[in-house]
Parts: sequence; C-alpha cells; structure tokens
Amino acid sequence: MINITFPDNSIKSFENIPTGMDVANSISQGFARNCVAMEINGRLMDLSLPIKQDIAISFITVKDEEGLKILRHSSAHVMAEAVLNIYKDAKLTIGPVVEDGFYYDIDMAPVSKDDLGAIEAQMKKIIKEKNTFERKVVTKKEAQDIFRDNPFKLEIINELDDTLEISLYRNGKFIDLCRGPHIPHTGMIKGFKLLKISGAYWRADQTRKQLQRLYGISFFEKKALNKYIHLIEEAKKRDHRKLGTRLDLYSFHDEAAGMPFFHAKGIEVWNALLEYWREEHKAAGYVETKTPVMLNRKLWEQSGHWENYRENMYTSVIDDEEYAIKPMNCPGGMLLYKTKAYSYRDLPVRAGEVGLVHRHELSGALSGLFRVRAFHQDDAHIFMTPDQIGNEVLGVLELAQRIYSRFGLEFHLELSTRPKKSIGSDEQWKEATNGLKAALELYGREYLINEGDGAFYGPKIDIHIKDALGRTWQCGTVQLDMSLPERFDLTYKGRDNEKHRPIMIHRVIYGSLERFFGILVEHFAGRFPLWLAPVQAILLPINQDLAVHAEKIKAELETCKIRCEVDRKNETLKKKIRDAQLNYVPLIITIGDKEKQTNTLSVRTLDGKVKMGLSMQEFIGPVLNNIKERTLKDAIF
RNA sequence: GCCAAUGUAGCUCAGAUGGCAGAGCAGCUCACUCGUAAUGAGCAGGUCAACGGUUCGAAUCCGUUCAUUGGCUCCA
Repeated sequence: MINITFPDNSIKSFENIPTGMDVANSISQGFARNCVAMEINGRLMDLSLPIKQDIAISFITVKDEEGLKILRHSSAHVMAEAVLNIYKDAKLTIGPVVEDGFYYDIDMAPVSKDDLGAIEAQMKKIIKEKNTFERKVVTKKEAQDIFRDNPFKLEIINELDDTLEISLYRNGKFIDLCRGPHIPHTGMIKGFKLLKISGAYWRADQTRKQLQRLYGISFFEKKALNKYIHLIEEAKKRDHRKLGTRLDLYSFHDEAAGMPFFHAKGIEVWNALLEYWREEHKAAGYVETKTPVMLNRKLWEQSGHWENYRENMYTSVIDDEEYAIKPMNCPGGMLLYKTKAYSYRDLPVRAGEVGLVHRHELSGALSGLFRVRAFHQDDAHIFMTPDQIGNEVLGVLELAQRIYSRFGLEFHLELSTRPKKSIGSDEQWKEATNGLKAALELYGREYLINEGDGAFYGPKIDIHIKDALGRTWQCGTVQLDMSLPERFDLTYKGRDNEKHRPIMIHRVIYGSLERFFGILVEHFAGRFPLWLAPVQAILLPINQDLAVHAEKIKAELETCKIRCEVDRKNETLKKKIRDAQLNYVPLIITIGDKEKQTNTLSVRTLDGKVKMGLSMQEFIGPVLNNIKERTLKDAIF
C-alpha cells in the first residue's frame, strides 16, 4: 500500500506500486494528458518512474513554466536525434534550455539556414512517432564506455560528482547523457521551429573547439508557436534600422562603423527628448555640465580606466602626449567637483551631463542604434553625505519613473551586489548596499536581487523597461561608486570642520540616448506621439495655386512652435495623403479653396478621421495643449 | 575579435549553369489642377562594397579586406 500526498494535503492510496503517470491518471485522464513531470522532495522527475514509498508529490503540467522548460529540453533531444540522422558523424555536446527556447551545441561541419528545413522534417517524423523517453541509470564506467567516441561527453562525465547518479535517456534509437526529466513522449511537442545557427565555443572558451549551435523553440500548443512567430514578425516590422531609413531619421555608414548619423528629422526627435529631459532634471534639482571628449592619459590612469578599460578606449598621441577619447564621463566630472571647496551645506550636488562617449565594442557586437561605438549618455553624478544616500537614490528612482511613464513604458528594478572581483572593504560594501536597499524600501516596489552582479567599484540598481511588445531593455542604472572619490581625493567640509569623503553615484535614465531612441522607434512602431513627431503637421494644398496660402499657414503655425511642412509636389491630394500617412505625420491638413475662403483648416489624423472647418484658434489651442502636456493620447479635437 | 550568411540605382529587390546590368518606388521633365491612402507619359540614375586572381570574357568562380545581419552569457 502506497500513500501519496498531494499539494492540497489530500491523500490517495494505491494497492500496487504506481508510476507517476498512474497517479496522474487516477486524478483524471484529461489531467494526466496535461502532465509533464512530477516534483518529489524538490526534485523534478519523470512520470514514468515508479513511486515505491509514501511520499508527497506535485505534478508539473503544460501550464507551468517548468513544464515548458522540460518540453524544450526534450525538444533539444529530438533536434539532436534529427541531426544525427542526417549527419552521421556529428558529435553532441550540451543542449540546454534558454530563456527563449533551447539550443544544442554540436561538433559538426558548419551548416547553413537552408539545412534547417531538413532537420525540421526529421524532427517532425520523430515527433509523430510519439517516442517515450526511457531513463536508465549507469555507472561512471558504463557511461564512459558508451560515449567513448565523444570527447565532449567524456569530459562532462569525468567531471561529474561521484555521488550523483549518472542517467541516460533513450528516445527511439537515440541515447543521450542527460539529467532529465523529460516529457512522457515526443508527441507532446505540438509546435516547434528551428530559429538560427551560430558558432559557439566548447565551454565558451575561445581557445577550444568551435561548435555549431542550433537554436529552436517549442510549445505545447501550435497556437502558442504561431503567437511567437507573430511576435517575431511584428518585431521585424518595427525594426528601428528599417524604420529609421524609411522615416529619414538616421543612417549608418561604412566610414564610421557603429557611429550613427542623425538626419534633420531624427534631430527633431532627439531635441524633443533632450528638451524634456532638461525640464525634468531642472525640476529635480540638477544642474547641467559639460566635459571634454578627449582627455590626457594621466587622468585615465588616476581613474583606473587605463588599467581596467583600456582595450575599449580610442587613443591618440598629440604633441607627444597620449590622450584617450572618453568612454565614460565620470573622470571629467571628478575634475569639475575639484574646482571648488565644498561644504556639507552644498551637498547633495546633482551634476548632469549629456556626454558623448566612445567605446570600441567588438565589431560583431554592433547592432543599429542598440549597440554602437559612439553614443550620448544622459549621465549625472550626485555627490552627497552618507546619510543622504537613501533620499538621493529614491529621488533618482522617482525621476526615472516620471520619465519612463511619459513614454508609456513600464519597468522593474534589479539590485546587484558585490562581485567576486571588487575593491573596497566589506564594511563599505555593506553600507553602500544597505543604502540602496533602504532607498528601494522607501520606494516601495518589488525588486530582484542579482547576487555578485555589481560593478567592481560598487553596488547598483538597474532599471529595466518593458516596451509595447513586452520586450525588456536595461536602460537606467544607479551605481554607487566607492572608488573614484577616493582616487581623486574628493572632500567636503563637515559640520565638525573636518574633511570628509563624499559618497558618489553615477546614474543614467535614458542610458544611451541613441539606444533609447531606437527603443522608442520600435516601441511606437515609428508613430511618435505628437510631442515627439519630427514633422507634427503637414499642409497639403489641393492644387498648385493654393501652395502660397499653405505657406502662409505654415509660417503661422511655426510661430507657435509647431513643426510643419508643406507638400508642394505636383500630385493628387490622394497621393499626398497617402505619403503623409505612411510617414506617420500626426496632423494632415488639406488646404482647398473652401478653407482659403473661410480661413479654416481641414485636419486628418493618422487614424483616418477628418475634422473640417476648424478655425486657426480651434486648431492651434488643442494642438499646443497636447504638445505641452506631452501626452500619448492621439485624440486632440 | 570568432562562426555563418549577406553586400547590385537614394529605397526594396530580380539578375540558374560566366557572354552588352533590370524592375517597382523615390527623383527630374511634360500633361492633368485634382477634396481625404498611389493620375498618366517620358527622362535620368550603376567602377554590381573595395582590392587582387582565374578566364578570350567576371555582378556571377577563387582569395583578401571592409561593412551589414544573426549568434558567440544560460552547462549532462
């Protein structure tokens, strides 16, 4: 008699030794069909395993996050089997589940995207066979014997802890070394797709063999796969590199790889972003500063960058002196601080700087505006007394919230603590980390903790925003720095008339203006809200004779600081409207004889709605209001 | 930097097997002067990324370089 306890504390008894599947079936067949694995004593196990003693179990089903991971892990096995069916002498290495699917690193000749179809076809066949995954426990010696032709698996086996049992999984003819667990049978993979191929080093070590990494994704439902594919396609449509070209915002040139060129229209958006940034920062008690782009090597030695960051820095020799283009703004900020003597009464000092920095990123890492070699940080350095940490960090979080919500972006927070390689005493780290924690508590929102993920000079809070497609991006960061004030011997006079060391934080909110711009393009799919739109209104004269009147109106709107253009092309109205719509101009104003005679405007918005007979005042008032409030609302009239 | 793919007109792309470089959009000209998502006709536009090689002949084949794209963190 076996007694099984379920999560709701109910108990069921079985005459004979049941498998996990038997137990699931005893609840209902429908439930069993949706079961993927079971959890016993915190360990995930196959449903096919017998339960030999009284124990508490809970089932992992297709609805659980864990279930999906197991499915994808099993999918990796199926993919590996498919690859082996086609490429007989391929050698498998590891095939884990990752955030967005799974991969398998395989030692084989390079394959191309065109080969994926054949592998997918093989996988389909295997899935159709509904093969079960059979688990077998072997000794280390047996495992070594089975994988004697595979140096990668041997290496893994040799490293395994002797106290662990070594398990193999067989589905069909395919056997792999694996911890498990797996789905009951391959038929549960209802939707899958192989996504991409890349090179990857064995154990991520450049000195070791380069393997082929095949990526795939899979789901329990075909529908979920379609949804995923749809998301990828939607993301593709919003690709800021494509939209940037089409909307004439920015471009990239071979002559300066990774360094974007902003066009006139792009700069309108850029300036609107910065104007808003300045407004918020002024209101939050910041001053704005500016430091040079190129500074002497001595400064970088003092700041520690020469030692820690040199391979990413652009350098040049001028008048026999070595200079480096700044990869960060902070050392310049240090010099600014040192230009005067500070009293505790002066603190906190909040000094912002929209600084242009250059970092020599690996050529393969470059990607549109998202990963560049030259960019502007909306940086600020805050110098303060130790007891101001909580308040100042809180202030940054609140400022960040105000700014992000302006764009309709949600966000979450992550706290990163001391990494292995770091400077400073335990005491300092404790104080700094507690300071950040205190601020987070004051702020009152949940946050994740990334143990050991801080900068070498201090702990930090990262702010991750979530765009309209649900993708997250790390933009803002608040970093406590325990190194630079020391290295530059920053001080302030305390109430006690003694010198004290200020605490310093670095923080950004947009992060990289370039990158944030790119994120916004994708977030809005190119349709900027009115306050950001490069061209806010376009005037379309119905015929050539009306162009003069259109220009007159344009001049009037421009005195109100509304960015506008006249489309003087010798085209039909239909055509001009189409062009304006495709360029996402929020306000499309047609100028015909009727409008000229009555001195009114006929306004079409991007949703295709038309409002006729508006007087200039009826138009300008609400428009300026919408711009001033920087609202995301399309509805203006 | 490493692996793979890609690079043809301002943009999007076609150009098996080597034999005079093409389309649509955009641009320019002309006609039309138009009322809410494409008027028509014509013209112009190219060192086929760069350099080198193979060949009677290269956008096409080979090599090098540059750039772009997807990866290179997730541990049986």
